[in-house]
Amino acid sequence: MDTAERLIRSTQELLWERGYVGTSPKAIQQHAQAGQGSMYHHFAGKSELALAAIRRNAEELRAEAESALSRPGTAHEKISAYLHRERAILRGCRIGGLAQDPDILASAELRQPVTETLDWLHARLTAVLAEGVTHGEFPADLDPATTATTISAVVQGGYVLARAAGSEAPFTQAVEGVEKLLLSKQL
Amino acid sequence: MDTAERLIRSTQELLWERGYVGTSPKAIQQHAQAGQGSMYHHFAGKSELALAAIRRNAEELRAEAESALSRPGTAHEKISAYLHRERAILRGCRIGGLAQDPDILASAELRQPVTETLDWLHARLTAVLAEGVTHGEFPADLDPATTATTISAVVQGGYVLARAAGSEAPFTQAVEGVEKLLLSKQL
DNA sequence: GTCTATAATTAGATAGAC
DNA sequence: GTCTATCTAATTATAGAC
Repeated sequence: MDTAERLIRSTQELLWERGYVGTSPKAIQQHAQAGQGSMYHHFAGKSELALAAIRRNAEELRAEAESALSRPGTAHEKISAYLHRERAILRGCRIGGLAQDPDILASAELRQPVTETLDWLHARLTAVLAEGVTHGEFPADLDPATTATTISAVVQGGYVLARAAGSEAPFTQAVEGVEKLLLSKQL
Repeated sequence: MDTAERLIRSTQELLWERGYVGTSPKAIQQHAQAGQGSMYHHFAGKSELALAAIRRNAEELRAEAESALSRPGTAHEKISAYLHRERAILRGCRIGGLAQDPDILASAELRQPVTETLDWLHARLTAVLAEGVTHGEFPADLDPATTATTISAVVQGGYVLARAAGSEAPFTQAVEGVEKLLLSKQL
């Protein structure tokens, strides 16, 4: 693996664990086993490297979510597969976590991939729920877009509660609760 | 207002907006209009001041949540009052947001009030939902503790989605969605 | 209690040698 | 491409005068 690649992957890890404000160029260099000069040769600075890492994290998140949401089966099975997919719960969401970072929110460039990824996820969840309504799996009064936002919020909030508690249990329970509420809507 | 009080309140504001890692002693001093010496006279350092500010934010959060949850009416009305209480949505949750901060999570002392406050909220939501089940407002198969975690997660996740989008809409929609799911459980 | 001086460390980067 | 030297500002304090 070349240096630029090691730098990006190290930044992905550190952004995920410590956020943008909590990640220094020095920490990135040490994690990537690259020198100062090397880092500044490949990237103009911290924010440019962070942008590459955030985009990469966004790509990976989309691929993993899409894998669950495009599996064969009913709409409920797809949502369930998404909710129960393997996650490093205590690390939090690699994209959603950045929404708490003041420097990310202050930069239109760094914020864009965060916004776009969550918008994409919302659209995918909405499409799957709409498919469920069309097939008579859910009642016609279930609004796909609204419910998609709720499901996405349960996942993001589940991460927050789990990290605060230092335990995966709140995430698991939050997901279980929303699934039960959704199941009771099934015809 | 005396200096110690101004320092605590300034730290409350800054922790809420920028987190612990993103808040420097200098920024606190400027916001509080206090000098270096003054700050270090009243508090041993950043973390001691942050602890006081986090505890204060936790108290305020509890008071505001309790105000909604103890209003007269049905369980559903209490939950609804909690969900729709006035919030500075784009600022995020003053307690939940800290669960994303690496230095908060790494310190048992700073983390404790975060954990405790969310645990308290969970217990209060659970009690109100249990009351709703007892009174026949919700079906007996609704598990209060699980549903309380889901509701709490929707709120925390709603904040995350709203901040990422730069709009209050996702929060409002996430709350609306969980309320509709909950209403459909009503007898 | 508050102020100013001082300081060790890190953050974030530039310049130029190799 | 990578390394080392250098640099300015910020971070997080401590010391001692007033």
